[in-house]
Amino acid sequence: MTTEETARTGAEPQAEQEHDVFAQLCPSREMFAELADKWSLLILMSLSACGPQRFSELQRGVGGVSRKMLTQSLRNLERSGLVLRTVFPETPPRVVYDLRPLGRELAELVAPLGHWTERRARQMLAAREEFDAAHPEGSR
Amino acid sequence: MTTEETARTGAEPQAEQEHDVFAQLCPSREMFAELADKWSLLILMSLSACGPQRFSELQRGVGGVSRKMLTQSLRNLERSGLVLRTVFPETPPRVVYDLRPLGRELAELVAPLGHWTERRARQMLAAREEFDAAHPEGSR
DNA sequence: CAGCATCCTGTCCGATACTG
DNA sequence: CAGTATCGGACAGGATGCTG
Repeated sequence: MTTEETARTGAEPQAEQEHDVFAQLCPSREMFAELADKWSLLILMSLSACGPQRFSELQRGVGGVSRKMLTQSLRNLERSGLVLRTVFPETPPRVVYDLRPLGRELAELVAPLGHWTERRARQMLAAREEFDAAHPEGSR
Repeated sequence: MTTEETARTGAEPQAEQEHDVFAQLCPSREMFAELADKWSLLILMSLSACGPQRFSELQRGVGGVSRKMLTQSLRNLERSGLVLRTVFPETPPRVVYDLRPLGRELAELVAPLGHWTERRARQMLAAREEFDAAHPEGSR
């Protein structure tokens, strides 16, 4: 029996506060909800694929991200111990972001997800067209 | 050179429309943005871990999801060919959701992400407290 | 350059009521 | 049971201007 099944079936009454992403109020769910978003995952993937990067490099790397969301997401990742922020006291200032061991672990799980999406995008788009054709609109 | 590096450096001028999740307007980015959300990932994980499930089972399984978001996310997954929706014409009606091969592929990449989060949640929470302690509030 | 503060718009998403 | 429809508040997130 897997972890989630144990937790979800409640088969372990004395379970000493197991972490369960499926449980609404579990801390791990909170963490999952924060990581499972577009920008955070793309940032992790970018740092993993291209190594340490400056703020502006990241913004160019992750297409379409605004300074605001980039700052916000980076701050979250830094706060959770996934990303290291290093300031070089120069003028103009230079700030470099890099993965910490925890973040590198996660990034290595996330990268395959990105590659999979790139490989299967065409197939999913085809499925969509087929679906949309079969469900003109106001059906169901 | 990896796919994303090729695409992002523009080193392949004649690149025949490679898919790149980092590119804002690439179809694969659109797909990625749709999949990379809390509810979709949790649904995939639930279907992967517990097998085919009815609507209400899924709602109980994925803690905190509303009928609306569950319907919406399931519809997206179905539309993209990841999930199969089967209606049994009974009374009361019974609808079962299951992974299609495409969805099963993805789910197997997503599951480790969930498990990792459960394993590392405590560590990330600790990092947060430390961060918050070091940055009382209006610093920086 | 690397942000923060502000404003503003779109959308997310829950609550509620209704249908087959 | 498994949805759909509608409303409304909260918040995500882009644009802009300013600072160290």
